[in-house]
Amino acid sequence: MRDTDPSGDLPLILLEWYDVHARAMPWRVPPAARAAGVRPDPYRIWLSEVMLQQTTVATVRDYFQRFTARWPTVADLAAAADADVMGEWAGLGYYARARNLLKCARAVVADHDGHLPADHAALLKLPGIGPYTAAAVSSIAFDLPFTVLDGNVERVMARLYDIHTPLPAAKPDLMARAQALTPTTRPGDYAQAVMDLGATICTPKSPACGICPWRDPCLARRNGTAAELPKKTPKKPKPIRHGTVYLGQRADGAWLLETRPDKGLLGGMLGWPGTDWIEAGGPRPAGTPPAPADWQPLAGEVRHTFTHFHLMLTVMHAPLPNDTEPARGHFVVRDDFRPSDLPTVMRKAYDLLR
DNA sequence: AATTCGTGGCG
DNA sequence: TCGCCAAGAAT
Repeated sequence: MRDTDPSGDLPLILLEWYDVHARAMPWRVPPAARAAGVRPDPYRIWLSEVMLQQTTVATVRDYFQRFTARWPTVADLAAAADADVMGEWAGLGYYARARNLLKCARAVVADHDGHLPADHAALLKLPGIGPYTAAAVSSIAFDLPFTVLDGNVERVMARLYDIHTPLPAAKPDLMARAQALTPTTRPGDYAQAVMDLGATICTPKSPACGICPWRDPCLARRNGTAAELPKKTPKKPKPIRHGTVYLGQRADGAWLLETRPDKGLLGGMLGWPGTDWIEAGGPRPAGTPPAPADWQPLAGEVRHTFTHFHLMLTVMHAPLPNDTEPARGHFVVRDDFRPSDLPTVMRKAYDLLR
């Protein structure tokens, strides 16, 4: 608890640092404006938090601007076509987030009168909102005293208390430390302040301890262990998988594409028809093209790395007759085809052809 | 509880 | 070139 903290009022020290050094973001209300009574839009906070899951602020900015320009409210997003939302999300990764985003928007309209509930338990029940996002929306959007525990906070707590237990085993301990520090005044600003500290000062490599507002109480700095924390359990090596995709174009310019099933890798996204992606060594599945044609391999290969495997993709190309009846997929007419609707690996295959 | 799920930037 | 890392959730 804070009354056993020998180093003074840590939350207050951090809030005073945040008042000066808060990063500006399109969804964020700066601390001075917040103090003057301006409240953040819960829709924008929720949307930004979902986009920011495992994704950098720099990457999220443009996606956030496009989403909010196209769908300014939860109700607008709930009314959107699935394909439009998936296309707008293309390139951002972790596509289950986009599917759950739509489910969540529709649930908010159906069950919460079109407003994100100012209720931590109710937020947790919504699709795509887990422990972190529920706490982030509760604190940042509604200024409720919930504790966010993201990668930044884990790192800051591990260093502040010099905790050497590797992640993820250390999470309960780190959460308890973070909760003990969370103030009941300005919890929203405090949540953003800890994450800003982790993102700008208490960084993974070469932390800027000399200018850290918590440099005096930080045990890892005192012990010289800051740069090696938090410890993490080693990761497994990524296997290499191989596959083939088929880029077919009709004489009228239409492309043969398919919408991938909602479950699994790139679920719900537009992509080129192709084989399964499997590790070399076993029997390669016979490449079954989506339509009979004079398929020719393109020079070069697409190399792409997913979270848990490397992919080597062979790209086949063929012109198709205008009366082609594909065994798989559907044609997208030339004017409706935007490469930016494709997930990155599929766009790479298209780029190989251009 | 361990896996699955993207992508781009960085050293 | 390559592993690490980024405001995690779902199963």
